[in-house]
Amino acid sequence: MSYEKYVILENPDPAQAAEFIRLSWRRYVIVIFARSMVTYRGRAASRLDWDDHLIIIKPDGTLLVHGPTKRDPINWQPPGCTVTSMERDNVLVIRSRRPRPREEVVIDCNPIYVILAVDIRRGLFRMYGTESWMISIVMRHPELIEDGFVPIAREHQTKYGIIDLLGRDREGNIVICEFKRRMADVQHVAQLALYVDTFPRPKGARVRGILVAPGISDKALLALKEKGLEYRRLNHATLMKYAEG
Amino acid sequence: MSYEKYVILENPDPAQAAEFIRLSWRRYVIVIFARSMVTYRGRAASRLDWDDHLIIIKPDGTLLVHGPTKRDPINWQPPGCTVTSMERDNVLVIRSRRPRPREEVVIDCNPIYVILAVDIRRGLFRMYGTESWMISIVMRHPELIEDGFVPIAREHQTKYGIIDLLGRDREGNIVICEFKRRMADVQHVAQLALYVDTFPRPKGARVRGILVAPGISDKALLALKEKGLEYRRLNHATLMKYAEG
DNA sequence: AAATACATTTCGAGA
DNA sequence: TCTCGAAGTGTATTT
Repeated sequence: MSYEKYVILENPDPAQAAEFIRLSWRRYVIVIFARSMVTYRGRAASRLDWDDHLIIIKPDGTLLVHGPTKRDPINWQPPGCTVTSMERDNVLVIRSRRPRPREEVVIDCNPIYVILAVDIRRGLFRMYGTESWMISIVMRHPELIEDGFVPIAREHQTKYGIIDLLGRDREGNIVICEFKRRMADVQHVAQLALYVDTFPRPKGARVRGILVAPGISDKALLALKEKGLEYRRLNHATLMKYAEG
Repeated sequence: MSYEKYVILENPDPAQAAEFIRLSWRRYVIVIFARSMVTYRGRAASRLDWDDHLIIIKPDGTLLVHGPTKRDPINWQPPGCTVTSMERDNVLVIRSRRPRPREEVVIDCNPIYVILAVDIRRGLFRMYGTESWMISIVMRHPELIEDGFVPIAREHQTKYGIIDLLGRDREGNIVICEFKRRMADVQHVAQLALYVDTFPRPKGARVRGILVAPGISDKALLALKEKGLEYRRLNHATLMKYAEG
């Protein structure tokens, strides 16, 4: 098979299609438009009845079955799976196997309207505004937590998990900070409460817990107060001001 | 534009492509293979440099930009967004706007290798093995928790969240059950601990907390014991035996 | 519309 | 390889 930027097959018969997929799936991203039926067995199980779906097979073993709506595929297989294709009873059968956990997706296709194989690349990708970006800025501007706050350790390991930011307040109390890049909820309060409850209590000092987020739900605020914890509002816009200068 | 099951455009010029997308995006799922550059601004921000990517536009306003690997798109826009397309400086510019939260994805394309428009449908879909399926089976077979366990309420509302299953043991103690369909971790223990800590304590009875899951992480088990909570192993295979008969 | 919790979550970092 | 926690999480359900 010589190199082409893309290859189109219109109305291939199942045997032709099976052969084409076998030869090209490690080199091309394959897009298949066909009437199809999908069964999945693994961590759960599902069945998608016959209709016209869009199937995508990537060189890394990713498999996607898309419907006409929604961001997420109806069925899928993550990277690392093995794809096989064959013709049986005039039906194209695509099988994707995942070793661990043991999962399988089987797609029957008939008829096959179009197969498009494309040579995709990934351009350089950069992302801004994540949680670790938040913490980096607070490390450089501790007063964003409160006056006198002194960071001790970022990502402090405990028996029960990692504390985002550990520090001390001006009175020498331990301060445990839990960061969220979006609205904080009860789960996040529960997590902070666990850290504070189980942190080794130093003599003559308290252990404070502060939830740092751009917002907090009513229930979460209630739980926070009940557990004697604190909330520090910190939003994207404020952080942006400290980002460069 | 007359109805076709699918339409293929090879090497369209940007103006042609823009026109085609404008006319067909509410009726077809559009698959575009083009050299492209993507910028995203919204809850966060990102930039994907020029390279050959796969772009999918669905009739519900979903937008996907896929690379050669991974299950998830590099950039995307969820259902409900508005797509516009235009030609500018011989570049196809696709713009997707989401009203709330206010987010925008802009894709510049040049050259455009192929555009494929397909009429996709979604077949009937059924799923098995979810968490609510687990709880339903335990409701009918309370002995799966322990002998003498009596369910009181499924999805019991508290101030801080919903308890999956509330019941009593043979000695009349309150039992709070938290279900997980997969390996339980510290987060889940933290959540259960919060429910138990804040549950109204009845006179002369204890409040027990049981985490019901097919497995539990070491850290989670440690935290569970520290908080005096319990773990009941319950896997998929066991539940399947009780599913029908 | 806002809140809440599940998901075949996926993905990446660290041990 | 496994564990743990973030994510522009998405998605359905309920208020």
